[in-house]
Amino acid sequence: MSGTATKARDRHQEILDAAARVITERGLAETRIADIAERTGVSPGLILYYFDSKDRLLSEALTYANDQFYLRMSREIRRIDSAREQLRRLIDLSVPGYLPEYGRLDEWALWVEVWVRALRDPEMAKDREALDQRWRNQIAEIIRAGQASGEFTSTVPAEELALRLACLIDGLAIQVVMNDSQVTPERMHRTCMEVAANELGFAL
Amino acid sequence: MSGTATKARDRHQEILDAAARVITERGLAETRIADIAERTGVSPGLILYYFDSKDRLLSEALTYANDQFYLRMSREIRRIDSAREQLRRLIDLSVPGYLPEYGRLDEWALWVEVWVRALRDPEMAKDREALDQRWRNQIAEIIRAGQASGEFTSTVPAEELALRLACLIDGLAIQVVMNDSQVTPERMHRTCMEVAANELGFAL
DNA sequence: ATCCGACTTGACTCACCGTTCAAAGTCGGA
DNA sequence: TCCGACTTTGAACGGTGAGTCAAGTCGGAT
Repeated sequence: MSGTATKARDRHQEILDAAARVITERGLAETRIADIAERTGVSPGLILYYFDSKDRLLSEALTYANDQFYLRMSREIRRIDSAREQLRRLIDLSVPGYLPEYGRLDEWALWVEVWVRALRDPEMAKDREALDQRWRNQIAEIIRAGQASGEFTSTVPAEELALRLACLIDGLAIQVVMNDSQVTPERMHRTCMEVAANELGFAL
Repeated sequence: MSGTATKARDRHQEILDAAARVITERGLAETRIADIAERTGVSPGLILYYFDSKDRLLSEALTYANDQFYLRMSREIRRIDSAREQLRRLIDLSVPGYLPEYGRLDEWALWVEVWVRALRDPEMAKDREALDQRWRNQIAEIIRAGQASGEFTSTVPAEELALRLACLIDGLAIQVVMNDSQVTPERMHRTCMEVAANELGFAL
């Protein structure tokens, strides 16, 4: 019984994982069930045994992948004391391709797919808002800590500062993930740090 | 001869227009040739008489629509003298749904579709970069003018300030177009103005 | 009036892919 | 060893929609 349940949960996750990778490579629109089956190493029929429909699978895969990303980042940041260093680390991790050790799994490419889908699918829209909320909260927490400790001198509400920073990161990350020749990972990083210093009130 | 050529160019544009509208409504993925034909008021066959393939048509439609948006904004801004007022107007026009007179044609929804496509289609990627370049230049021009006239006191290069502002606008517009409950059009507008004031150096 | 070329139609073809299903395999427990 | 439930397969089905094409329309030029 429990053995079966475990096995089933593994398959479930295995498929979500494969799906996320295929979507990253081929794009949501070009992702076929057959691709996901092949990547998982099973027959196409099995995919539909675990998921009611392609659509549900794709939606789940998108939120799953972004969830993973958030959790990884959250874990890393919790280990750091200084709010300033937490912020730096958050920016490091947000710049696509900035840290060589995190290969080009391009979470941001998945985000863009989430946006497109959320535009029409209410279910996805709800998930997206929750994900974004959590992300902005994470940033706001850091800022609040910095304000409390005196590391950041701005008296603007942390929640507002978090919105500014989160959206700047989004906008820049888009350019970077698109390979814009003017916006390299290094430049995005520098820009984020400078704006953060200006807005939060700390010296670089 | 010239009559024919004119007519043909009209049809071309008519189709692009219809395509842009259909894409805005249904999304790129759900847009069928039959939809565009219906919206144009012609038979499906005719669409492929004017465009080699659905893919080319959709790509053209996306850049065409964003081009239109840029031109309209550019025209409006050129009529204003003060750099500060130019900037305010640019922000007005950038916030989805902020000005009631511009109905919800949601250029930003099209931008997201452009991004997804540019991720894989090199042709689209080239167009996107050019479009973005021009947009950032537009902002940089305004900033340069304001720096020259003393309206803006920041000495950071205009090009860098333009990147910061452009990306902030992108990031916020995404939230707004997604109907994020925390990020209303009014809030986006306020945030843009405040960050602009901070970064460029002017009083609100 | 007739012809010619551009424009337009809509029915047809054809490939593709999500989904279904019957049959086969696997495995743990009685 | 056998039973039954869960898992897995891969072939078959069916809908969909892009792209083709042969035939028709129309207007202007000769």
